[in-house]
Amino acid sequence: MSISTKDKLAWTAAKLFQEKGFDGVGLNEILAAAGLPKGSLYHHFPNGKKDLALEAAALADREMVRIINDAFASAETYRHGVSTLFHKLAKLFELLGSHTGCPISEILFAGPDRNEFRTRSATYFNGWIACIEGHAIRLGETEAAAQQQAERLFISLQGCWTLARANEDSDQLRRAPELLF
Amino acid sequence: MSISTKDKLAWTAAKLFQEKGFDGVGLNEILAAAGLPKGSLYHHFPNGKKDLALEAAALADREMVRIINDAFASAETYRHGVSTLFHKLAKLFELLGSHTGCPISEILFAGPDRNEFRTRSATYFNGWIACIEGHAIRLGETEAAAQQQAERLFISLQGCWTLARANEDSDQLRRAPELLF
Amino acid sequence: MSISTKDKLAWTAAKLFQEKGFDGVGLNEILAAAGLPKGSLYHHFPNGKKDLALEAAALADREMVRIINDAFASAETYRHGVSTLFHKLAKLFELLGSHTGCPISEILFAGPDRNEFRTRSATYFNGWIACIEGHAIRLGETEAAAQQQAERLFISLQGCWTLARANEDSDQLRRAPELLF
Amino acid sequence: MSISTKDKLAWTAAKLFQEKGFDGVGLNEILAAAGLPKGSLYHHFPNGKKDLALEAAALADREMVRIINDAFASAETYRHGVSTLFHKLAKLFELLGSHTGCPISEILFAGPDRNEFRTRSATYFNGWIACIEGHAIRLGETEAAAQQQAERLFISLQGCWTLARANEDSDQLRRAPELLF
DNA sequence: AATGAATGAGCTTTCATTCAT
DNA sequence: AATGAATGAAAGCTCATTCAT
Repeated sequence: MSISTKDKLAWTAAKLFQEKGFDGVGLNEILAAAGLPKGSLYHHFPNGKKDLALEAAALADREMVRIINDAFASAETYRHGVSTLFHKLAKLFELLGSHTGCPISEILFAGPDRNEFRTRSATYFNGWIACIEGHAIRLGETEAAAQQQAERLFISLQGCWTLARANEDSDQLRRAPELLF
Repeated sequence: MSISTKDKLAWTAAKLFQEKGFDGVGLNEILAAAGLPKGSLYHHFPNGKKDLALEAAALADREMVRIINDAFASAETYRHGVSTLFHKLAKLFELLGSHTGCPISEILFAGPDRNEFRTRSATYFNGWIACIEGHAIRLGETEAAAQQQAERLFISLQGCWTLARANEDSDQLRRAPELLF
Repeated sequence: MSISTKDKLAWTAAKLFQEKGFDGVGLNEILAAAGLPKGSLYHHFPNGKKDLALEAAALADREMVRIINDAFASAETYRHGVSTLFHKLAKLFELLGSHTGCPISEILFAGPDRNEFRTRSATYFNGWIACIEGHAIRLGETEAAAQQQAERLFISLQGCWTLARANEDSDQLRRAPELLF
Repeated sequence: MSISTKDKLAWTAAKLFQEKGFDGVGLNEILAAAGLPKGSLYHHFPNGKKDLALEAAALADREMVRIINDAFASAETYRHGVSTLFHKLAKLFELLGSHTGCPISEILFAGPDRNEFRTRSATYFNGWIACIEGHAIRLGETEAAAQQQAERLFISLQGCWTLARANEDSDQLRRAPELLF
């Protein structure tokens, strides 16, 4: 079973947006990278670039939630989960090329409908935090502590990613657990 | 003595780039916001948008260093300086409009000369860290601890700002000291 | 069946380039003359003005070869062919407006890729000479003489056209056979 | 005694126009090549590019007349003068870089006042022919023959130069005497 | 569902020229 | 006489989108 045209478009878009931002990538570039003809976008994404961006962001969100769950699923302590997560992200960062950014930020902090996009970024980010919080509770933290720890992890993750990107150095992510937790 | 045309351009550009990113702002928009005619850009910035962006980033960097120094100048302990800094940034964030991003990231993680731009972002970011480190040492931290603390502060600052932006809530920055330090 | 958009563009461009040279004609002017909207160029000529110029030059080359062949096809002697050719060119010169130049020179001695363009002009010019040479041989000249005669004809043709253009006088072309052959 | 600013401008312009044509060279490029500041053009050439082009063409015309006179001054026969002239031009062509064109054509077949420019090109070209004619008569040709020979030489010269330019081969000029005379 | 053509607004940049000093 | 600043029209080109088939 081959990947659908729609998915191919969304994945290609996600990758490119992550590298250059929503406004830094043109539809032509996406179509070319996906190897699809010019007219084939508006069938799958009637509202054009906006829809494509939202779908790409949704994809990236699901991927991120999956990574978080993977990291904590096999963890015996919260601290272990944190460590695993950062190492997974460091690998992902290297795989994507060490100049990529957070897909959600790169896509949803721009765009023509700024408010709608930003609101969605908050939804995704808070979803990640809630997800982490769940794992923290499961691993024995109190509710109050779990909430704080989750937010703290999200913040560290974003900040480290930014520094890793500037320095093009995935170790910024690997060193995070001992630096911040 | 009035502000020079070149400075007016750079400041206007810095503000707009911070809101919408390098690729999200057109030169027309910048010129219009600065109240300047179309032709007046390339006299002061011969390489056009690129030069303008670099100058805007330099401006933003100097401003940030100034804010850091201000925050720590009157602090009795490192922890006090951290607290003051986050409160200053929260106010700045509100002043700029709660949807703006880090000017360095927004400008220097994009652009036509990706590598050159990114390298410069590293220089600025590491400059901030070094600046914080200096204050930490001055306020009694050991060198090893100071270096870690400074990096930790930078990471927190970037991460909090991102979350504040998504939620359009400057309190994310105000709550950072107790959450992370 | 109507002429294609691509052909219309190329023909219009050829005509205008011939009058004002590659750098003397803007794309707006070509589009307007062809009665086409602004965006319709890059679909057919992805590399823009460069591609359009190369296509226009190719068109002009084919036209010139056709004229040469026509002139010599019905000629009983080489000398007759020469005479017919100059008369045909004089008429063409009048038809185009007596201020036009050699399309190949006007297009291919300029342009952003100077070397590539100039190389192509050599190909076309030497093609004309080879074409004339073939007719000369067919009409009884020895190979050595034919080669010289062909080059001589090309040179005369270019020189006369230049003088005709300066004086805006097609008779410069009509008088060439007796003056030079 | 150093060359005047005005002359430096005109010579620089002549050289650049010859390479890229009137419309292919911008005033900025000329000023930069001449090492002169931006504002210094309109003092010497109140009508701007037009005046500069006319002066450059006048310069080139005088230079060409000088070369013709030099070639024939020491010639014992008209045929010798022709040969010397072509060899001088071949050297000049190499010196200028084998991609330059006739300065008069390159400057005066373009420009905003097309008619005025073209008329002047005719004046210059016919001046060259008259000049050659004078030498032909002095060297023993009849008046009728001299007029024809002069025009023939001019035509050959223009045609050969064009072919030499396309092939980037100064030998096209050197071979002209035996080919055409 | 799919697609090459068409579209015009907008992009960054360069242009020749004018102005104020 | 000399010059850096200013100017807006126009340059070539890319954009996201719509259309006709």
